[in-house]
Amino acid sequence: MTDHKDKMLVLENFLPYRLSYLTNIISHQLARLYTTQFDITPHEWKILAILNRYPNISAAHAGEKTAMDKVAVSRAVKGLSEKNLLHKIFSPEDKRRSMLNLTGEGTKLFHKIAPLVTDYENALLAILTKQEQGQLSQILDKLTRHVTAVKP
Amino acid sequence: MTDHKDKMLVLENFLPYRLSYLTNIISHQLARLYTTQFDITPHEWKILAILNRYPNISAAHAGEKTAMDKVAVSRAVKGLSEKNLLHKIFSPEDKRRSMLNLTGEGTKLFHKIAPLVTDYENALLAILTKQEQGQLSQILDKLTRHVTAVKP
DNA sequence: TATTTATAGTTACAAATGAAACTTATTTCA
DNA sequence: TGAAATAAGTTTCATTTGTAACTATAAATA
Repeated sequence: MTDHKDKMLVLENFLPYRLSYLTNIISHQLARLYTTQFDITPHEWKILAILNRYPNISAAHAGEKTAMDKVAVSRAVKGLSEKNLLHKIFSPEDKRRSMLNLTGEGTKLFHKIAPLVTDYENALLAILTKQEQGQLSQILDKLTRHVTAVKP
Repeated sequence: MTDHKDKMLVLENFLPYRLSYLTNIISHQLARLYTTQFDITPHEWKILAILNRYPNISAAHAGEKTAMDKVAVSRAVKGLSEKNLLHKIFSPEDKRRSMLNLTGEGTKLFHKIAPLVTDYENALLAILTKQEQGQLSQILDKLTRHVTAVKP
């Protein structure tokens, strides 16, 4: 007759906890793939990847695409630039807006790292059936849409 | 005839990225539920929750249960202790091992915060069908087991 | 038993992160 | 126009976090 409707909070079953537990491990393992071999931070890697995909975008735009805040982007850009992996100019039309592009070296580094991380992703996906892969994708979309919907 | 088998890495479709994007948002929203109203950090909240569930465990044990490293646990314990939310003694048998318990105040605070975070979880789950909830749970288990399996 | 190895927890220092203030450039609109 | 508001990006400072070194105790072993 104790704990009648106490709906005890059990960390191990708590969805946000389970998600963050898994995600933290994945992020660490993924980072280790390139931080050990190459002198590049996770933030820098994100910018490298997004600029390979979308050349010539601004820092703000890169931030949107990667969900990084502008300070993090600024620092990553600076780091990449100092390593000659990225070239930054400001737009002649709007001298506030940056135009970011990978250098040849930056592109080369991207193509060294990309297979490592896609291999890692494939190993993850291989754990799941095709069906589960689809389910996960759909569920992530649903949840992401929900949590990003602006709250009053 | 270009990019024949280039399996381009597209951040937006990349599972680890999608996971971390979602998880970061959830973690932030969740933290906001208690950090604004109560003077408690996310680490402290985890320890509070695990001690409510498993009273009298050691710091090391609490760390295992929460996937926090021992430094983070030590700091959270210190913080909670300074706020009189937690009581720490060392075991008489093994004077290295701590025995942690919530104080009455700590327990009271837990019961104030718990419904806020479970409500948040329920709102998340409500987005999914019962079926999807089961699928997600199973998928998280599979992936977590995989990534935590020791690698040579 | 004396020495070493291992364990629990803390402390200290360095690196990463986040929030706010700041600079420069552009837009708005009174 | 020109003052005020907005926007992009950077810098600064405080906080958080992570790694390594350290202390104290207990266990292993020679």
